[in-house]
Amino acid sequence: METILPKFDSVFSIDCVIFGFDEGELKVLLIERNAEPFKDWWALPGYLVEQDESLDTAAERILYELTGLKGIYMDQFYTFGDVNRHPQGRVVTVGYYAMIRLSGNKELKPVPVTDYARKAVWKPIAELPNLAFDHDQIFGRAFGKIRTRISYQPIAFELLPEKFTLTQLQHLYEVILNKKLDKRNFRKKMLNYGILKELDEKQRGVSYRAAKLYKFDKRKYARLFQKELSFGK
Amino acid sequence: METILPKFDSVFSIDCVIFGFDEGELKVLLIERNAEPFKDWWALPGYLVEQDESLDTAAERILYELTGLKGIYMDQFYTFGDVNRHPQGRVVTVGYYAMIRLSGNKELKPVPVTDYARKAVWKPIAELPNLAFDHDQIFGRAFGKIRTRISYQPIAFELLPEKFTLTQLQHLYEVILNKKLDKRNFRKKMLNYGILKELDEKQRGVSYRAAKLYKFDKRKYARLFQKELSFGK
DNA sequence: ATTACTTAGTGTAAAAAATACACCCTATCT
DNA sequence: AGATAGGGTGTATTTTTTACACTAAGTAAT
Repeated sequence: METILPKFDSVFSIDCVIFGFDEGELKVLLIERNAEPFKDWWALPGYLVEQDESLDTAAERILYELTGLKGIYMDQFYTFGDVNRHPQGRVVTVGYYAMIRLSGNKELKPVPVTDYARKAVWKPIAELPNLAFDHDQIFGRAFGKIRTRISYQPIAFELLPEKFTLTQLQHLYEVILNKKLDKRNFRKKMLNYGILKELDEKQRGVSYRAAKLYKFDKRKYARLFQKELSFGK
Repeated sequence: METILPKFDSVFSIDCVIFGFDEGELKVLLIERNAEPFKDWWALPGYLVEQDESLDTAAERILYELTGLKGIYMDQFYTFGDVNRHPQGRVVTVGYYAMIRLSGNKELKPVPVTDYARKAVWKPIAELPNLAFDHDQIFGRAFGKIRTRISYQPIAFELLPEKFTLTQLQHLYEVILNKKLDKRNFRKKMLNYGILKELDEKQRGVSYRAAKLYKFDKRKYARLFQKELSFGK
């Protein structure tokens, strides 16, 4: 007996939620759609997966084509499969997210393989417009994910420039966690993690006392992942 | 301009990783396949999603049809989309998991809608056979998920009978975390969570001093979710 | 009834981590 | 020289985590 796979009109897609941090604001990368449905709406960068590419590969390709961002490693966070989430048929979409350094990546150059999107833009999450399809929901889940994750893994570095000050780092935490933190306790804890390398360099171009710059120590960071519930011994 | 969705021969499926705890062992629910490919192999309960059902609905239905377990709430944990994961074509599968009370659910009665599976069986994870497709990988990721999750959320109750002793609870933690825990510290911590209700009842049928039974207090539990990273103030 | 056996149940001291809290320092600008 | 703005620092208290070992209670066998 041999089972043959049915041929459904099913299709799957990827949607990417890319977070960036710039000018003290947390931003997300959106495209302006140039195709129906939802023509002219803002949407998360996303497109259909090809037959011969894995989800991870597709995510990287799609992000590149729509925004020009190259080689961005993304994590899958959830798959959205409501029957009517796409008005033209059944489309199950796999959500991916990444937090990236925005400096140097400010220039977005979509590869014009299609006229599917008009442009890609960084939008502050504080002023997020309504998004196409169920993208509000997808964004919300991704944001929840990074908020939870930053609470037990020091992952905020991914969003900062290579060299950053402790105050910048703290601001970022405050934006994501949406609350004020105590400066001394924050510094104590961060430095205690032992994943910051103090540099011999200072901030430049500020009109007040320049702060020390730090860099994030990848090797030590790798060891730190995941605290486990402990009951002693 | 109107985009029309292409008709690919793409298909998606659900695979379920259902954990149970019985006789001191952590078990997972498997089916014995009765169809090609991988006929006669053990596999996770899983099947194709219909055109007109959401992923969550499909998961519940498929689990029911293959194992007889009804109304099990499952969480989605990852979507597997390697190009060649299914020998007959492109099948992207969405992984769901649940931890359930095994008592009373011991009787598995697959609904014989297909001859796709021969039977469903609880297998101790210590003696897991090689599974069909990439189900080893799917299982592994689900197991990692519950292990991580139990480390910061007291979710182990879902696996225990309604009334349980602290020693049973500790054994379960030890099995999932794969390490010995200290009895006094474990009890102190668990009772401190304030989500256990001590009953006026004792264990029965044991040939030694009977332990007190506890019940898990749902209301208090709901408040406990997610600790946040704190920097004071 | 005594004894042997098995698991239940309990407390404390030490160390580590988290918290609350406020002032002086230093570079820049005028 | 003075004003401004953010940089940078310490300590005492509380809470949490950890290490560690014996007695109590019930059952079963004689």
